[in-house]
Amino acid sequence: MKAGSNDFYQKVYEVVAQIPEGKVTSYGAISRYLGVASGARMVGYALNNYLAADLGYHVPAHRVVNRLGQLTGRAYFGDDTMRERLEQEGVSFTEPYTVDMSRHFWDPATLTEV
DNA sequence: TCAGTGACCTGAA
DNA sequence: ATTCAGGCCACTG
Repeated sequence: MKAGSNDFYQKVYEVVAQIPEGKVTSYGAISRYLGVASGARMVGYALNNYLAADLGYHVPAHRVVNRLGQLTGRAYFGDDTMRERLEQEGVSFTEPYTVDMSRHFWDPATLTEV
């Protein structure tokens, strides 16, 4: 494990942990909020690492979807685990594995406004 | 060390 | 409007 990048990972976990229930955000939004506009892929990588590392505190990684609202990480969560969790929080889907972004999209920048 | 891969995004044809 | 290609940074083999 490398130092430095770990901080980025931690930041990602922090932001994701701040996502309200029934809301979702995109990798690009998080990466831009962290200052790394082109690091969208790294966000997903961080979450993947989280699932493998299991930090200890709860990180709603299932609330993080791509810009299209597709549950791209469902395969890593376990097929329907991600979808069921979102449904449990009151998130609606336009498609079996696509979240209604126009209704449940949440931008990390909201943290500063709050 | 070099090369390939990835839970993505943006721009151009 | 849709489809294709490129780029981005970090990690693994």
